[in-house]
Amino acid sequence: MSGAKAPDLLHAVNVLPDLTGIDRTFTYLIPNEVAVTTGMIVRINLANRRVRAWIVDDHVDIPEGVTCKPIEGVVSLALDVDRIALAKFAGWRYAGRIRPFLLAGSPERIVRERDLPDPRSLVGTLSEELDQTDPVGIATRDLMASGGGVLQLPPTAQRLSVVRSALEMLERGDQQGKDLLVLVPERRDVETLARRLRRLGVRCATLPEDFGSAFVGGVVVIGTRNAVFGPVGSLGAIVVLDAQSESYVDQRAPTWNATVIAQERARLAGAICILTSPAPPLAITAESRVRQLERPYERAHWPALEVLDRRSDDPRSGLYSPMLGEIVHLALERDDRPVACILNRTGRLRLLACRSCGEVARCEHCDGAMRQLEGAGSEVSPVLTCSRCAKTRPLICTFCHSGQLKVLRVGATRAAEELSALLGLPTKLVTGDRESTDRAQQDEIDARVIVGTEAILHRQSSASLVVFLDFDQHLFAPRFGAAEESLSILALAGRLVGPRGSHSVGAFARRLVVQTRLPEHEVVVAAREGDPSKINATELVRRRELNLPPSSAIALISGEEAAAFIELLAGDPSIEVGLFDDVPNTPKRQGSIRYLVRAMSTRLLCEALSAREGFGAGLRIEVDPSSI
DNA sequence: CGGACAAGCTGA
DNA sequence: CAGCTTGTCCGG
Repeated sequence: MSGAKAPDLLHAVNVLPDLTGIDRTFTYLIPNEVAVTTGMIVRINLANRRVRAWIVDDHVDIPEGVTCKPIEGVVSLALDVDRIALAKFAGWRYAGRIRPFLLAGSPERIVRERDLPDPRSLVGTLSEELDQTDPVGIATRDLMASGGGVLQLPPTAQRLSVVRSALEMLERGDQQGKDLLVLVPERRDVETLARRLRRLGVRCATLPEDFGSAFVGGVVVIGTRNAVFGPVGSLGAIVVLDAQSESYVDQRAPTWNATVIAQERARLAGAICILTSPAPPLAITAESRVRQLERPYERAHWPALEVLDRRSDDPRSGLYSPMLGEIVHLALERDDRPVACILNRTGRLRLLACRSCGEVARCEHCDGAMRQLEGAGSEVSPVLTCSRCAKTRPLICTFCHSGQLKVLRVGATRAAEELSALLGLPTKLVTGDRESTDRAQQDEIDARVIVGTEAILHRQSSASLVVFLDFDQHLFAPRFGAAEESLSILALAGRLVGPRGSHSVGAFARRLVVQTRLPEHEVVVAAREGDPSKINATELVRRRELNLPPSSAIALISGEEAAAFIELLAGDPSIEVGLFDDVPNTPKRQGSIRYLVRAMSTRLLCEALSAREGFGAGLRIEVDPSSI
């Protein structure tokens, strides 16, 4: 391939060292006999240290007044010109360093040119014919033919059809020989999709392990968030499945979103990008065309949903509607599958008050709410713990010293105990905490009622019922995206119970059960009717009124140098700055202040945030924060 | 990041 | 004033 290239004279490149604390490039020389390309990892000598570095610019001029050293050698294949450009874009878009993005696109172990497998063609790899009348396939082909966009795909529809149809479109016409990149939210989805495609005769490379074959191409490349920076032989299209998933957002700074990066990668490569989602959030639909399926098809592929209106229930019945016991018993009797009960609060008791004086149990030091955590092992923890500063004290009212406290709000651990008593059956607790899950599984391996946080929806593949014990907690979450997230959770839960009406005559009707005091909330209605578009119009108006995304672009600024940076930004006319909150004493950081920065558009916001250069680790910028 | 070098604190 | 800590700068 490179044999025909004109012999370069000794030339210079810019490299970015693989060191956490360095956010700038250096110029190095490439000896004549060494062949390099942009994106490769080389070894350099920097300040008498041998470090790895990525070539980020090739054939650059040597800056005046510096003497450049030659590189010490080539280490590994990693990125390429396009993905280096993508990493630079990500650094701009998320106001952060580009090293994390270069790492995301690099192999875990060294990959040399000679290690690469032989390139093969994808042509003719689909052994089974696609059903050309499948509505999902038709919609996918439409989108592929018209340049991509968002596919509003109901939760129980076949996501595999999207991938197969996209692949089929790449195998014909002028796209022939181009490769497909598929992003999925979780690791287990990577395995599942690769297995299914391989069964159909499609060659797959999963990232990060199959770096070499993905690099060469002729395979469908499948991976999670980081794979958006991964190698793809010759990119023709990107499919992002369940694009609304929070798994695509990195929790650590910079808090980037793989969906956004996927769209830019496709744009840079002249490839097509298709995002699928059962309930596409405004962040996605505001900028893209949305392809919906025929209403009857969409409706039929949402789950059945039963609302338990809690408005007239006795408040003393706690989390459980009077009908709940009966509903669960019937499900267990008529269906082999487990019943899943969702309560998104961990711990045992989340909010307590004194039985005699009514005072809410609060921390003497920081005023935070005191709660009872799950004890070590199975015994009950004898103390209250502050949810903010983690200080502990005995279960006594500090106001009147009474030892009698009443529970205002329970956590999943207590709910599991209570449900067990209510139903007269063992229950299994599942939370995001690995340890407690393992323990519960050992203790009560045959429990058919599973109680826990949203984590259940990711661990369990099927259920006869998914009960949302306190759905209002989702609807009222203190985030502007709460409505969209609530609907997405219902969609996710729908995959466990299957589409409405799928049961044979006389069999149990698997369904979602939603306990709420807002039975006519637009989210509940949208899910019940399988029509996610229902929430978009009202949501868009609300966002516009509050000047929240997508009507504006926002970022949160925190850290020791935040105040200085905000002062600098205040001079920018395209930017609006304000105090966001005072985070009270957390165990780690004492009273850190966060500022909210707002601009009319993402471009204006990112341009303004570019002023961060010169600031170091004392500045934390979170672009597109979800937690406000 | 981590080495180099400068400026500040300590002690007999 | 050596011997040590702490801070700031900079690398091609």
